[in-house]
Amino acid sequence: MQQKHELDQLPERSLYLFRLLVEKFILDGQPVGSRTLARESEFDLSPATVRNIMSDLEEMGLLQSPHTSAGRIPTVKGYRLFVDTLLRVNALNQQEIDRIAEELGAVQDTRSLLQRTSSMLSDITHLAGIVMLPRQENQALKHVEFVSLSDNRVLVILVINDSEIQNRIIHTARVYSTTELQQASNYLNDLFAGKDLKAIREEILRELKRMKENVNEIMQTAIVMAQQAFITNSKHDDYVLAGQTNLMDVAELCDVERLKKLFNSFNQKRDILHLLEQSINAKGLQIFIGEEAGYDVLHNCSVVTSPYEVDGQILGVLGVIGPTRMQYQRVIPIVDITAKMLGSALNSHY
Amino acid sequence: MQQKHELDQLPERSLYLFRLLVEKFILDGQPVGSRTLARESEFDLSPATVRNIMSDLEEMGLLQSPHTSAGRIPTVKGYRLFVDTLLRVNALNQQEIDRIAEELGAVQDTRSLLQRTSSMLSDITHLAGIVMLPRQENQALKHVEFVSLSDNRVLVILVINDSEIQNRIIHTARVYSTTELQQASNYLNDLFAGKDLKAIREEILRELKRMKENVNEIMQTAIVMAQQAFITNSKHDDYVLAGQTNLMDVAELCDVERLKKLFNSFNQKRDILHLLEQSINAKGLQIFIGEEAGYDVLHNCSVVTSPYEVDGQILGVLGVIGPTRMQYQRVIPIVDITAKMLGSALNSHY
DNA sequence: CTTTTGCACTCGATGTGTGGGAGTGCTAAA
DNA sequence: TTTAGCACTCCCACACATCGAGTGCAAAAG
Repeated sequence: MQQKHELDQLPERSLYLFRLLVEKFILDGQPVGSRTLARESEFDLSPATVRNIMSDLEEMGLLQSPHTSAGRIPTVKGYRLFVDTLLRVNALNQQEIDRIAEELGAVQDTRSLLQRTSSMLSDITHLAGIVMLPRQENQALKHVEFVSLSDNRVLVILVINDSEIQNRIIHTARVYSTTELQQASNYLNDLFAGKDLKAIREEILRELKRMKENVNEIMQTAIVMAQQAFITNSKHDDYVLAGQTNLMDVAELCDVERLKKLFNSFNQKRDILHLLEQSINAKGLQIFIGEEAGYDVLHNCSVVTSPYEVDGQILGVLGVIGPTRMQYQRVIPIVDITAKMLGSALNSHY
Repeated sequence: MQQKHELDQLPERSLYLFRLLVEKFILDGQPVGSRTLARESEFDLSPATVRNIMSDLEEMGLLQSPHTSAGRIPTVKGYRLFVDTLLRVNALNQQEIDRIAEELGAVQDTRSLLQRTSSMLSDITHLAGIVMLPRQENQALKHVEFVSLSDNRVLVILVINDSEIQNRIIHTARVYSTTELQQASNYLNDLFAGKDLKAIREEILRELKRMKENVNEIMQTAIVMAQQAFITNSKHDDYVLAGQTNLMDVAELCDVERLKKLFNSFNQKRDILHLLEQSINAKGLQIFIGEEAGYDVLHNCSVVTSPYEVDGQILGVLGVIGPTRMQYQRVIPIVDITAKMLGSALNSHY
């Protein structure tokens, strides 16, 4: 007897029918029965034969039936097989590409570019679009500036790559004069401008150790302030989300209780950030299906992500959140190309 | 026959029953029938009498029945009467006051203070909390600073009241040297520091007119740049919203279609901002009930708002969005006190 | 004139039964 | 190995009856 429990042993025809079933189900969300599938198939098979095959597929954990007398729907494992080996992505038509290019075209500050990107993603896919803010670790410092405020407080302005400005307020031991601050910033600009934040941080730590030997007071002041300005938890882990409401149309999720949990975890951000961070390292497009990723709230949801990069440096991740039953063959190229185009749009900022 | 169509002619007893009905309905969300009301009443009335009274109230547009054989529920007009003249607000207990004080206590930057405030509001009321960002019109400029970027671009940093920093990038006709920018900012700081943004804007406009006579090039440069920096649409109209998901528990709204519309308009922000702006001028606490305000999406929703102020200057509005059937007597004092405490929390920023 | 009693009536919610349709699994024949 | 036949399961839609809460009205009571 044929070995039916190994995926790679699956006969061509079974795979073909499986793919057909998934595609059909993705289209209209109804469990697919043997009759329909037999009709749709390009082989000339009787429903009974199809039933046998479906039964095999179910045994392998690729399909499941909501109840005895309904058709069958893909399991998570089934979707996995589908996206990994059976999927044929549609090429985007030029019109859509233009649309994306246009949305990301007009130069603007980074933040609104990301905002725009995510809402474009959600618009075009009718799902929720998500874009992680670029991490700054590897970005170069352009300029640092100090402004003295009242009460021993100093405003630090970090200009990173021309369109990204960060402000921090630090507390100092004593009041510094404008001139002192000026000197300190000059010193730091000479030392750090053009280096990336990560390198700067390391350098500051080295300088701190060496400090006793260092007689120059300006340099000491500068380094101490730099320490506060750069070292303090700059974790900028956050994301921009758009089109959550699109998910409210999705039949699978339209139970209010589910939706609430999902939206809560969007607000919480913790879990979603975790997920995104996983995919920042695995370079290239990634697909998380259902609870695969280990988050209950994402039951019945899939997340398609792709990192975006500038100069070969991965800066962040963007993607789309929708029901497991999403049109992967459309969503995948959209996410893919958007990531690339966001990369090049950001490039002009740097 | 007694004049029954004037509110102020309403007999004591009818009003009493009306209040009872509204309170009852707010508590458990079920239409209230004559029997229940008669039992609850402190007068000793038969259900039939109560029915007559209810019938009168219905005729006056204060009550309505979902269908023939259900009890009655308040209309928008009914709620209006209720909150305007019948409502007795609960004083907050000390514990809650402490809670609020604590949440707003830890000094932080303005943005996160507002964030905190709105999520505290939503937590404590189990509704959605909303806080408008403070308008800057009347706030004083502390400091202005220019940083030269590449490509004729100049970064303008406005330090407003020590904890609010604004960055803008402006495009200039030619490249300015650091020294020139330094001089320009010195000049502007002398001229403007301590004045509020509105006054500054007016002054800039005056200066622009006078400019021909003005021979000093630095001053010209400064004014031209200031024009771009200050005049450009600084409309900072925006808000922070928290706890939207609380609204998903509310029975009246739990139809997915309604919720979707509501959430969309939260994202859109336009309508909600309109509403908030209305209430910024009407000083003091305000209540918008149902579609009263003229927004369909707010059907079945009420909004309780209060402006918050520092030094007698109204800076913005905060409030709570929930179902018309909300516990006004609890929500009102919460919104009220939160507005006051946010005011004083902000005061320390200024 | 107001209040109450009594009564018929309405309407939604709930439960039950029934038929139909879609789909299955199994067995036996092709 | 595939197909035909068939009994079976389950959901769903619909009709129908019942129940309970609540109403409106008219006539009686206060």
